[in-house]
Amino acid sequence: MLARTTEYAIRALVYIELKRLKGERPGFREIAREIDSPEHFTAKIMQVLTRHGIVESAKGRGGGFFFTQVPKISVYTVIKAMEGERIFTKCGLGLKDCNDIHPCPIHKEYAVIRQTYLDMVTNNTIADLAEKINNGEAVLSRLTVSSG
Amino acid sequence: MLARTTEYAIRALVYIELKRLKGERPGFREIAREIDSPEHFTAKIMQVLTRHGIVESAKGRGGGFFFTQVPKISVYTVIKAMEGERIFTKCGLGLKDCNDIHPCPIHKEYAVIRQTYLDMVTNNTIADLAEKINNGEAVLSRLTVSSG
DNA sequence: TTATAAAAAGACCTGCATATCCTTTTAAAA
DNA sequence: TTTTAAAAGGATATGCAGGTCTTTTTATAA
Repeated sequence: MLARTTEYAIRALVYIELKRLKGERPGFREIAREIDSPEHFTAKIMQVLTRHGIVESAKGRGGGFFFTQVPKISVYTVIKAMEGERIFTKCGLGLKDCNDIHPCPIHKEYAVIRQTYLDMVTNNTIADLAEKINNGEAVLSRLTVSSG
Repeated sequence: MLARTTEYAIRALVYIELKRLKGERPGFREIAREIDSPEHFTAKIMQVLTRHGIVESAKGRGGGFFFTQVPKISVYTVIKAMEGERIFTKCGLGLKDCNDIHPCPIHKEYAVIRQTYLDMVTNNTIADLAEKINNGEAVLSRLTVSSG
């Protein structure tokens, strides 16, 4: 569904929020280690997220990546920033001009599935995902609520 | 969602079924033209489908691709043949070991979406898709029920 | 029995997502 | 005021999905 880059981005942001709750600012090396992503590639992804204003960064000693407030940003916003919104509009069979008037044979059913996914990523914020982890309801790679 | 290759494959098979209903056997050039896919690449895809026994082929004059019976093969089977079933098991955030015991923060919601999709492709056969087109309920690229 | 028309096969090309490495800039601590 | 630690930036590498081209095999029709 999502590009790998986007998956890394979401996981990184959730990790940063978990650290914010502890008053810490992780760097890209720590993030990469904890969310199980390639170090340098993660640095690149953080640059993109920072340029989009999705997360803040500080250079130099004591620097790192951080949120200044609770990140109420939706997962959808992150997806849009990383890879655009084509996955939310694309035809299920790849037709160029599939629409309600000229639907492909799976148009309706696929539209429902896509909308459900869109709803999920729209209604879930990075803070929401982090909260589930803090509650012990979910995990994020090697990072569990107990391991931090 | 699907790899482009898989989209071409499904469209090609639906087209072949539409032609079977008229007693014809299209070649890869015709298929490519009608489903709007790259000619030579389509030939490669047809080779894969033939090797999997999903469709039959005949070499030489009067040859082409065809079904000997109504293709009751599910879209799921085609997907599995073309790209495997990873899309039906993969974690929504790319975690390696996401499961019901150690779920990622979107595990449950994503599982529902994935299952709905799996149901759809399992319950729909190539013949079903072709029928919708013959009924005028759907289209397949430039091929409509009226244009053929 | 040869010409023609088709799929099969194999080698190759291309662009992009993914990934790495090195240098530069910036900031803080010593 | 120098050292250290961090992100930013830029150049480059890599793997794979997607795509092309040419030759070979096979079948049919003339």
